[in-house]
Amino acid sequence: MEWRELDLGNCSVAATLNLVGERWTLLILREVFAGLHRFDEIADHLGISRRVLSERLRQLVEADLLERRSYQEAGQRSRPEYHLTPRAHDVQWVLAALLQYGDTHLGDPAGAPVLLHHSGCGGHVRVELRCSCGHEVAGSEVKPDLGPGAVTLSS
Amino acid sequence: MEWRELDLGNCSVAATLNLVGERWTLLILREVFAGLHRFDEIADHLGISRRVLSERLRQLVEADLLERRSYQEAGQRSRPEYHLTPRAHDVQWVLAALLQYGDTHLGDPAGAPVLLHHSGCGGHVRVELRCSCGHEVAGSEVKPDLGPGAVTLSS
DNA sequence: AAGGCTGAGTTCCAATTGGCAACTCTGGGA
DNA sequence: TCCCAGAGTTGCCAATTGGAACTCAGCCTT
Repeated sequence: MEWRELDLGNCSVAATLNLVGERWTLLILREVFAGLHRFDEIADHLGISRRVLSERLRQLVEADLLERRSYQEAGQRSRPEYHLTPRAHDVQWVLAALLQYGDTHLGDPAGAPVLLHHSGCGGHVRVELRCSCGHEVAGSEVKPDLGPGAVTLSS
Repeated sequence: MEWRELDLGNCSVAATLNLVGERWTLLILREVFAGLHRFDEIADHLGISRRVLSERLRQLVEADLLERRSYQEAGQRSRPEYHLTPRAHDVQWVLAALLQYGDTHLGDPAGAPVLLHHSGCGGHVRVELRCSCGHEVAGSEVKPDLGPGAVTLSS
C-alpha cells in the first residue's frame, strides 16, 4: 500500500490535532502547565479573547485534558479552577518539541526565555528522537511509514 | 520574576506556533515528509480546500520551511513541486510527538496506522524527554521555568 | 494554426470563527 | 440592601474556511 492511499481518518497526528490543534489550545495548556489555573489569569496573560478562552476550556474539559476544581479565596464565593488531567501530561512532549524548535530556529539571541526542568533532579530537559537501535537520530533521518493499523481509502 | 509577568511576545512556543500553528500547516508538512510534493496530490489526500492549501504553501515557502522546485513529466510543461528545507526537518520532533500522543491516548486498537523508521538502520523511532542527568523523564515530571532570555511585560 | 488536455492555482459565495467591549450572573461582605 | 469580584456570555463586525466553478499556461495532436 502507498502513503497516498492511506485513509487519514484514522491517522494519529490528525486525531491529536483534532484535540489540541485549534488556534489557542496548546498555549492554554502551557499556561496551565506553568501554574496558571484561573480564567482571568489565563485570559490576561495570553491576551486571548474571553469568548475563545471560554470555548477552548470547555473543549479541553470535555476532551478530558483539563478538569474543573473549586477553589475559595477568603471572603469570596467558590469559583472554578482548571487543572491538568493525567492524559494531559503527555502533551508535554508536543509543547517541549515546539519550545525546542523555537529556541533552535527562531531563537532570541538573549537565550531561551523558557526552560524545562526535571522536577526530580532540577536538570535541564530536552526532547530527543531515539531509535530502537539505541542511537539518537536527527529529524532528517526519520521516514514515516505505514503501520499495522493503516486503513486504505477504498476499504 | 513570575511566570505571569513573562512577556509571551518572545516565547518560543508561541513563535513556533506562529510558523506552523495554523489549522492545516502541520498536516501539509507531514504529507511532504511522507513523500507527496505536488499540489493536487496533497489537496486530494488531505481533503483540504484548494484555497487554503494554496495560501499555506505560500506561507511555508515564505517561512523557508518549504522550497519550490520544478519538475517536468514527459510531454508536460514544467510545474512546481514542494520540498522540505533543512529548517523543516526539525519539525519532525513536533510531528513525532503528535503521532506518539495519538497512538498512546487515542489509539486505534488495530495498532498504529503510521510508524517512524530510522533511515539508517530501519529501527523504530520514538520521542523521549531526557534530562541532563541522563534519565528519561515523564511529562508530569517536567516543569517550565523562566530562562535567561525571559522578558517581563513591563520592560 | 487551432483546439484539447492537465496540473496549479483563483475567484465567488455562504457559513464559521475570532476579536473587542460591554453586559450579566452569583454569592460573600459591609 | 447595596457593592464587589471573578467568570463567563452576548452583540456586532471583520477575517477565515469550505466547495465548486473558473482561469491560465504550455505541450501535443491534427
